[in-house]
Amino acid sequence: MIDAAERKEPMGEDVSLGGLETTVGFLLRLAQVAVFKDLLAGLKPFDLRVTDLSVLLVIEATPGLQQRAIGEVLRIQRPNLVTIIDQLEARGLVRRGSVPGDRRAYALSLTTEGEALLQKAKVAHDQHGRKVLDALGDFETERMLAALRRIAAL
Amino acid sequence: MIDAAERKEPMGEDVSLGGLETTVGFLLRLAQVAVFKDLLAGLKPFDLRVTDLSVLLVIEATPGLQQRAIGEVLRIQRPNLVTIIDQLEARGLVRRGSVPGDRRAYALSLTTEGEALLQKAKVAHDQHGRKVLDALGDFETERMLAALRRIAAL
DNA sequence: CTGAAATAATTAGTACTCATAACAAAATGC
DNA sequence: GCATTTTGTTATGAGTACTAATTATTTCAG
Repeated sequence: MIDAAERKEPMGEDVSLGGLETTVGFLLRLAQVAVFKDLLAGLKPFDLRVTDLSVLLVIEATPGLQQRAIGEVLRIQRPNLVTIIDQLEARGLVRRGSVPGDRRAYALSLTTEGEALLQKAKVAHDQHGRKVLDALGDFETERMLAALRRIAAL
Repeated sequence: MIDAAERKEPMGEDVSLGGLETTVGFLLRLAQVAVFKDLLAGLKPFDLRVTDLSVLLVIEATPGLQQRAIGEVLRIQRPNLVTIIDQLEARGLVRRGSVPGDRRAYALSLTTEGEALLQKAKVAHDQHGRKVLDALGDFETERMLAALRRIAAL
């Protein structure tokens, strides 16, 4: 009758993960899900998904960019980027301008409205970023970023 | 005409990420995708997805477990777990036994075949794990795991 | 300069993951 | 005994990501 108490809280915490708990990949997934969920919640007031924000940030950093270039740095497939830009354009946040020498490509830039929204979204993004860094504890972040980069390159 | 050379390799590497490159979340996503892709490739010979392996590992570690408990530790929704177990059971890797005191629940365990396959898959898993740890550099891993746990808890 | 190959964006269709709601059968608890 | 909870299930939808094929344009070889 020693372990009869287990039935009330049915193996709540003491279920073994079979070694998974000391695995980088498993914790990497949990951490990534948590981070994205937190950021998504912070971006809700602006009706932006995480991907939308990253696209806006890249366009702001390098205006006149073509869709292909964005897809490259953010690792988004070209077809998928089309609908993302479609939506941002429909909301008047992004403009598909023309590239001087190439009539196929679009030169992407933020509209005034897009710029304004991005500035507000950035505040939420920074706030979220600080929350993550707090969880890390300052000194770790540099090594953490370097480590993640090495893993991402695998 | 100074930057005419850019047209040949159109902004290949010098596109700014707008601060994203120093962001934990962004690198976390890249790292997680890379890790899962690598592990998935390693598991291909066994026709197992990453989730399948984790389920098998948990069942092996704690046989007699119920589906709900597995979903809890692995953060898989109950409805989604049903089809996963369905498939593993159909392949003869997992057995849905009966729980003594409860006629609703299933006591999950590995079949001999499932145990055999898991042992082989574990080799691939370990191999993949070493590759990840190599990218990390030994001393980092402990802090890395701790850091990821804190982030995952957010 | 003309035809072949390459490129930018797009369209369409597909697959996979993840989440929610509703349900039946069995167990629990007052 | 009857209301409530729990386990597994079904059905279904949202979201993301991937592939193949198409159009318009540009580049390049001869």
